[in-house]
Amino acid sequence: MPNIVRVRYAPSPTGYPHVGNIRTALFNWLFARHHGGSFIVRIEDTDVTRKVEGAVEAILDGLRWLGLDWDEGPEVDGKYGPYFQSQRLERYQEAARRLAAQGDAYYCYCSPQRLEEMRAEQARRKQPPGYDRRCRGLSQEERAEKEAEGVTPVVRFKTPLEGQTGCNDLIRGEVVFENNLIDDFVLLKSDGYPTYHLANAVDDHFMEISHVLRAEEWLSSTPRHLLLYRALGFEPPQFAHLPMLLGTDRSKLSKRHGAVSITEYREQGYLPETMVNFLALLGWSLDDTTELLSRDELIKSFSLERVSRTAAIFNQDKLSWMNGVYLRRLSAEEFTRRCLPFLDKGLPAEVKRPLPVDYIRQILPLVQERAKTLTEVAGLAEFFFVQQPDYDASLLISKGMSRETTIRALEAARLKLEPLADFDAGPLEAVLRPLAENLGLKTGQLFGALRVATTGQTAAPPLFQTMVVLGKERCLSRVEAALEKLASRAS
RNA sequence: GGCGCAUUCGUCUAGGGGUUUAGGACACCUCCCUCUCAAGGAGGAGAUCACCGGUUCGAAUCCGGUAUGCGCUACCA
Repeated sequence: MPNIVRVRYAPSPTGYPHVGNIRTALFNWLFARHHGGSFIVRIEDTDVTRKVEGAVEAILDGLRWLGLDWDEGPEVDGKYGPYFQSQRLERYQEAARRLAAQGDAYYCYCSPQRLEEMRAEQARRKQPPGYDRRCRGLSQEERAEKEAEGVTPVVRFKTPLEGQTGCNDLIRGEVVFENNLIDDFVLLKSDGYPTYHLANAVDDHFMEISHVLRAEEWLSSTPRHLLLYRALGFEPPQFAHLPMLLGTDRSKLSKRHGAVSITEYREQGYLPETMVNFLALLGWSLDDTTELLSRDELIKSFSLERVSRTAAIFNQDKLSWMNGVYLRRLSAEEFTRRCLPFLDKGLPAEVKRPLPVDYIRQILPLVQERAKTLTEVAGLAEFFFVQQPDYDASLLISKGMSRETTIRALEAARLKLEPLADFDAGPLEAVLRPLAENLGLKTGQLFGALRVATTGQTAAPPLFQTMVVLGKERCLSRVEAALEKLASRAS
């Protein structure tokens, strides 16, 4: 590797940060950090018509959330700025002018309508589409004529008619393209903005980018870029085309596949450390067994040699599993801190705010190992907060029991609980376990009835600990309520 | 249509000529633990390494072809 590694993440603010896109950012960031180089963010806002309000902020928020800090770019600047292409127009225009002057580019006056007709005709004749180079050989007089008509031209690259252009991709090896298959692509649009091709070559050169790591969809246009570098007299960077991320049906990841924006994953309660780890494993691996890697381990072991060439499908199930792992690894304090905003948002409105933090600190350890996302926590813990959980009385009657035996069991339990001075897990178990035997019930039957009575659910955290957190008063009143439900129920 | 890239369990992947009866992870199934649910532990099932040829003593691994998938083929990135 060259001594100085400078890589860039160059998103276009035409939408929200897609996970595939973010994965590209991650790989660039890991590559930079691994080599002690610079990670640069450059906003490619050259398409005025597709610009989406707030997209830049969303992209930067996504990066910040994942901890992908940039050395140069929006908000931090740097000596190669500005980092918004819309603020660098003169450079592209100058390059286009130069190319035209030296005969590597030309002005094209074809109207969008003509181009459209041309393409339709090509399609009809089953000809490969592409600009027919009508303006390539325009004389000075013909140009003057068009200018006089008031037509604003675009600048097109004068692609060599023969020869080949090869790219030595760091991931895919040597890839060769025939120049005659590349049409005279547009460099500068009529609105004065550059196309991706021109802006990229110019910026990557002036920003001294050493490696371009981008998605595979760019592989086909790499020869254009190489040709441009050569015409401009620039030394091209090294290229590495990353495998794409696909949806479950193997098509390009889109809204149809559920969450695609990194923002949605944050809102759904996935941890940034999970996303970093998971995304790193989509197209890269350390070895045959390692699945869980910290940010530092990723930086330490990341290498292009271990990036795969095959497109990967985003596997939601595995993401959930991994998030569960990271959730369980959090300290109780940290877990609480991360849950708070989700509880505030997810708990019913009837629960008064601000939420009782000390009480929450007692609850969350019981929920921590049961949650796969932070959003689920509110649902798992809701019964701790409401006045009285709502449930169907039939849930109280567990397998092998009747309404009568259940009533008897709950009444017996209440009698045991009422005098209990030390309402703690040990004493509770010491009293309730023998009770089951006395009643001729299996522990599961008695505990099951009590669980539903106190939590309103058949599946919940361990009973005694739950009862302790709930407190004696509330447990007794809930058992009372359960008894009432059973009494009023016609069986 | 043309060009390019890719093709190992359902998914993410290891493996890059003999170490492979192709390893791990998620999901799935069984059992254990157990007051339920999780978590954890132990097992299981799951891949003729896309297909066809070739090279080789030997190929998932190298080469060619075919098929399939994806990408590009815009005054979008």
